[in-house]
Amino acid sequence: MTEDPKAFQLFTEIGIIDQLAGNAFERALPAGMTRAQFTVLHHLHRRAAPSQSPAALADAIQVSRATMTSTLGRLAARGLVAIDPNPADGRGKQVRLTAAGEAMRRDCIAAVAPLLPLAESALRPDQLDHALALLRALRTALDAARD
Amino acid sequence: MTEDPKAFQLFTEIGIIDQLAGNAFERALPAGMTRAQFTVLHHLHRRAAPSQSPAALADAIQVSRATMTSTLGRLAARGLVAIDPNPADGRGKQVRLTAAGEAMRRDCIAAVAPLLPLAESALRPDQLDHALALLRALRTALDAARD
DNA sequence: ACTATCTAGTTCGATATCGAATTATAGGAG
DNA sequence: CTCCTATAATTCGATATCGAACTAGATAGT
Repeated sequence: MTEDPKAFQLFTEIGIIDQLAGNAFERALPAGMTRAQFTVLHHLHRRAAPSQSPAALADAIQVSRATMTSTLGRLAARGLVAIDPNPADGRGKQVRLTAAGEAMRRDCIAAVAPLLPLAESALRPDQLDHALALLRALRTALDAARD
Repeated sequence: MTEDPKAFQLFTEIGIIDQLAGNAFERALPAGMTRAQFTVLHHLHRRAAPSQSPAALADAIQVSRATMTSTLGRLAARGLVAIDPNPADGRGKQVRLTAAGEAMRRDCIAAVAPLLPLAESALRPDQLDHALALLRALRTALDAARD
């Protein structure tokens, strides 16, 4: 029984962790909220610019534009984001957080906060830093290789 | 602009890497094959037992039984696995790889092999080992915490 | 100006995924 | 033997996700 290559094992572990953590994350979120939707709210909040195009959001969050269209539609239907036409470009749109969206983002953060100590108890602070640095390097390389 | 907690950043990186790597993986796979389907073939191949129950597969791969039912249905429709009733338990089933499934698994491995050097060039061998050890510890902790 | 090309966003069909509800069988308590 | 509970698998409805095809507006080249 030949061992899988290290890189293969690495991606396998990453996939499993993402699935486990993602599930725990979504179960903790307020009713009806999903990880994808939270990620959009969080990204809009962190950005300095008050609004962004769907394309810019899709690029930043690493999903296809088709996926972003779908997620934004749901967020807009709940009034968590507002989507306006871009006055400077007839094709474009502008997405911004509403007050309800800001509040929802805060609620999500609060709901999820109790989960973080779980990861922090699994890794010492220095290990956490180290893992973060290694993963960032890996992510950067993968991102650059994505033609 | 307050920084996100380290653990939060860690899971964010893991999510992005999983998405990037998963997309590259699926694009490299033979037509019609998906990561989920490959994972099932690969797991059946690695196991000593010639067949396993859908429930055992779902547990091992960390997906719900509903998801496993769906994926197995597609694999069976293509003749890549065979699903028989469990003679010892009227409720249960037994899943095993067919010859076509074995061949498909080999084809997938070959198709995906060229991607591995990409990750190996992003991290030195010792870094790869270290990352793997840290992630395994994290996964084990998350797995244990999943009530 | 005109056309060719590029870009923004959407729509469509397929797969993966979950939780909840359902069906059928197994096992244990009386 | 009967009933109650536990387990195996499926079905259902919802969301996420992709690539491909499409519409509409923008840009560049001649």
